[in-house]
Amino acid sequence: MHLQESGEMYLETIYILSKKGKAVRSIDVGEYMGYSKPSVSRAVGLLKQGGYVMSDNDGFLSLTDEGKRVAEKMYERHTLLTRFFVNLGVDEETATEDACKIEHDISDKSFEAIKNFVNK
Amino acid sequence: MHLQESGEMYLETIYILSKKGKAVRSIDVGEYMGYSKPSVSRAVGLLKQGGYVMSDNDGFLSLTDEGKRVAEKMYERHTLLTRFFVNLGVDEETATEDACKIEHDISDKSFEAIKNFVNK
DNA sequence: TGATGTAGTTAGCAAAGGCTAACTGATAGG
DNA sequence: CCTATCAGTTAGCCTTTGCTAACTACATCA
Repeated sequence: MHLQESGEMYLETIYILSKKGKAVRSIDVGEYMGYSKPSVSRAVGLLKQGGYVMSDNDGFLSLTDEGKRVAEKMYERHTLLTRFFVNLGVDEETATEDACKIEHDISDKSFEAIKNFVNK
Repeated sequence: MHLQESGEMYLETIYILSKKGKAVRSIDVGEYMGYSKPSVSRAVGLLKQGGYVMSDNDGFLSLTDEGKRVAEKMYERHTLLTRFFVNLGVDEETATEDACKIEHDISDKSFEAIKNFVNK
């Protein structure tokens, strides 16, 4: 199963909400992303099928190792690309928006190149 | 009519093929992009409807002013983003691929920021 | 106990944008 | 003149990913 951009966004969102401490439900994911309950329900179902997400008896969501791997990758890209744009003088909001789109498109090679640039 | 990423790609392709001198037909666009004739046919039809493309009696395609404006914008982004990645040490092929995706997503603000960086 | 509210699911719609199959219409060769 | 080829179109399918409407299941409250 190959993850689409939308799948990556759902995983990243679960990851971000998990980091805030509280248990994550589908409804929280939907609220964060601005999506309806059925959209999240289906997406989470597919991510479970794909082995990226698990849910316990109370419906609380967690990431599998693979899900976490993807989510962390996206999150790292997101934060670093945001930082990159801000360094170049872009306002925080625009930087975040652009990072959010680019994080799904960019190759590992190019990302690493930007990362090296930002960290030097 | 709001242009999607795919519309922008078709316009950019027509622009690139036009620059090569010869008259551009739908079939050329399809060959360049790796798409089937019906896909191109529909896309070009929509771009005509939207006022981005015109065709003469022989089926040769040309861009309207608005189509050219979009195509040139994408082309500029494409070449500059490629240059940006190459400058950071990314190989030409990867740089082009990534530029091709990012050119549709990035905001004017962030693009201008990268442009300033590359040109200094 | 019955009404309300919350979370999730099911069914089905829509738009984008690929595809194949099969048609039309013009041009060119034998 | 018939046939083959080439360009384009039409019809219709498929996937992705959003949506609404309507349902279920549970919990809480008066």
